[in-house]
Amino acid sequence: MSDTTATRGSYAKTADRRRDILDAAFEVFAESGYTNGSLRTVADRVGLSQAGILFHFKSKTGLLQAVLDLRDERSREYFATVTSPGIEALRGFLEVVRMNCEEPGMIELYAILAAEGTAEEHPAHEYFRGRYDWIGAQARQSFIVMREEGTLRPGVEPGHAARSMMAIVDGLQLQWLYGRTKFDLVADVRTHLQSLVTVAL
Amino acid sequence: MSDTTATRGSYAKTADRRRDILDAAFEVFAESGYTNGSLRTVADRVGLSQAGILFHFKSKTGLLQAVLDLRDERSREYFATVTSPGIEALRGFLEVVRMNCEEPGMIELYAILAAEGTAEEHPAHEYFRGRYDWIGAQARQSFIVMREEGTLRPGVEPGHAARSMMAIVDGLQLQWLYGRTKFDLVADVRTHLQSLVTVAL
DNA sequence: GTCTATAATGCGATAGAC
DNA sequence: GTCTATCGCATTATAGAC
Repeated sequence: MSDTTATRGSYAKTADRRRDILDAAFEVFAESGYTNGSLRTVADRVGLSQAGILFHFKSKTGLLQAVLDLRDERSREYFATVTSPGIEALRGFLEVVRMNCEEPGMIELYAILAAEGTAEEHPAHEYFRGRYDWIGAQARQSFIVMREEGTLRPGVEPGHAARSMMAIVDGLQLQWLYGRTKFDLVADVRTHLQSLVTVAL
Repeated sequence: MSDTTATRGSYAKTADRRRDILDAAFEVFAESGYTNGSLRTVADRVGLSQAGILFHFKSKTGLLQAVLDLRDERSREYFATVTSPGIEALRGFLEVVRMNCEEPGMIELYAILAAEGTAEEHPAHEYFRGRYDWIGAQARQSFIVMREEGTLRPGVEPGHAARSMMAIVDGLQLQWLYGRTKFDLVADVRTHLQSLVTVAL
């Protein structure tokens, strides 16, 4: 009985441990990036040895993948509810930006890894490539739909609109990280989007 | 006399070496960032040993500073000619973007180091902080002047315009590095700027 | 000036004790 | 599960030969 209990407790504890490690890794990668962030630092924060981390995740790359998967899960979880292209998708995009703002680590992680991942051999390269592809196509489709509906501002090209939408977020997030100016990131993104469409956001 | 000549020759050759090293370092830092890029790689490209590099630049940090200084020199060199705030400055900004596009390494270097430099202890942190401050203030002043002249599009707030101008460049450059879509970076930036002002760019 | 050699440190990953 | 110990490798920087 102590055996069963111990085993059950163990399983639960293992899952908790994995989650703790993921949270710590999230922080470390957000602060130092993937290459520069070390397993040792992650281990220290979670109160384990470096080898202890590698029991739960077989390699450093595996740990990064797990962190990215977890990050994705949350955003897609929201986006799954609002999928129809058009103004709804734009509002959903704005909502995701707002959500990320409330967890600043998300912004750090994204900004650092996206830049680091430009190198083709980087473990997160394909992840970000796919991400830009997906969001870009999704956004472009929304702007096309809006053009047909007549809610796209005249003269706006859907492709440009999609690129600029992603660019403004990435760029503002970077400025936000330098803490140069205090500004409302969501409001700035909304203002930009509003300059592309005629319907109120 | 022969001494002077020899010294002169020596100096010239040393200066060339320094320049070669700077060019190689520029490439390496652009490809791998500062932390991940190694002196060894720089040395290999320039045909020297790793210790040889440190004869010309006393430390890795010193090498980065020299690379950033060289980069700055070129941009400021251009900006020095066109300084009056207003539409002229905006056109100058666009011209710098165009120049950078012709040397893609510049875009890589900037994108990677700007993200890496968000960490406060990074050797390039203050450089980028100052850079955002300077360009942001400069741009904002230009938009203020244009508002007084009546050439700023109604409803556009100078602070937002300045932030969005920098953001769109940073963001588009990142997309450009992922080679996701082939698009005209300068044209996209111009389109965005055009949405902020009434006078043709 | 440039080299080799080396010091000092840090990394990821594995082996094996407990 | 978690640890210690260790391997093998890479890094920056210095010392000293040439």
